[in-house]
Amino acid sequence: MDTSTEPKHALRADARRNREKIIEGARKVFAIKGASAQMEDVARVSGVGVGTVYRHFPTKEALMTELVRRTFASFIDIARAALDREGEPFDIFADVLRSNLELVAGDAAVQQAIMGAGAEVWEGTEPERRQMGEISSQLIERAHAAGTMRRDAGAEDIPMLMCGVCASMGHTAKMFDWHRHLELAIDSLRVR
Amino acid sequence: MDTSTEPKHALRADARRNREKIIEGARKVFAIKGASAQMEDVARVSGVGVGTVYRHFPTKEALMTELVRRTFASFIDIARAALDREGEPFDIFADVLRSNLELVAGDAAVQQAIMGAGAEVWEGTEPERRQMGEISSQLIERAHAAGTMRRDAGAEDIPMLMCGVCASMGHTAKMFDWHRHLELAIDSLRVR
DNA sequence: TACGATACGGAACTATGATTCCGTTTGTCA
DNA sequence: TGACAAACGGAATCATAGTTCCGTATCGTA
Repeated sequence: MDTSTEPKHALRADARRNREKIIEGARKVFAIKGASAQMEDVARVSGVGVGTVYRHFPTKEALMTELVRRTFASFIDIARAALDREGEPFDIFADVLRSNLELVAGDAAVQQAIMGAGAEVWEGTEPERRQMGEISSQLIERAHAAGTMRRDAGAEDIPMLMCGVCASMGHTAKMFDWHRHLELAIDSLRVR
Repeated sequence: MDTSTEPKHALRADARRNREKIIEGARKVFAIKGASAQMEDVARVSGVGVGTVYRHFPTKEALMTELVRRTFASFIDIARAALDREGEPFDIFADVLRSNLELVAGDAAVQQAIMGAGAEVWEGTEPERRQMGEISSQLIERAHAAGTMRRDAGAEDIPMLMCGVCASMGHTAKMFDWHRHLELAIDSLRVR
């Protein structure tokens, strides 16, 4: 499933190639510097001029939105795959969280997006977030049925807890162990 | 206890008055807009000119550091008061967390500081954070002795969990309930 | 009150970084 | 292969916001 914003008309071969180079380059740059990365950097790392970046993405925000959208799409893939898995429902759900956050760990821009920095990126990824929420709900429902997840825990808690763990990842001082934070968050969802 | 950076020589009466006005004004402005507040705004709200703001604080970062330092000092006061309180140690500790975060809830700049945005503010408040850590340790030790806090929980988990709750507070979309996040975090520290 | 030291205000300066513009180059198609 | 649309590069532009500067005003003291 691909919800990305494709250009209206067919792209020329070089343009298609450049578009990919830009997305790859932008991923690298934004992953390291987060939203404070500069468009000049994106252009340099991608091996194109700034003008070319702007030909493909009207604003920096639009470019970031596309990148985040793709990562959120991966979340969905991971969660969907978990729906078919056999095993203890709570553990399956916890593993989805672990996989998704592992994916986020190397990408400062995605961390910031999850933390809700930048209204445009947040709103621009609404469809992906909604879908992710639906799948979460199913996985959580199973854990409730199994009696292994605390009664009052719901799908709406998940983005909030992920947001918290992302904050630990992004902390300037490298003093926080986000794996630890995540395990505490998971434990807080267990039935007591 | 006041660790603040006082000016070296005695201030003239008007200067002393302005210094207070600036700190009050800056608190309001940074509380609402966080680090992205502008020095011009601070000056206007404080009722002084920008030049005057810079006479008292050499940089925006320095001003923010002073504000955050003061809030952290309040944390310490609250925690210290808890040392003398009678009752179940875990609950006493949890209440310190609740009080401190309530204090933070209205102040975006402090939230960002706890989340480690801005290296200078982080480093500039090291003494306060260390002190807070020491008092935390004592409260936690008591809860361990009482057997109500999980064995592997330590003082180093606290700033991390607070950081997570602050991320919920600061989220663009008002969709997260930080009180809920905090209670989950507290529960994750309870002995199982 | 008069004077020198302090402090004030805010216009001007500067740096940074997003975005635009346009002359040049390249792909596509007849 | 020639023509033209599509795409490119990057210098120039524009906006924002932190910081500096300096002429003026005020405080404290003799």
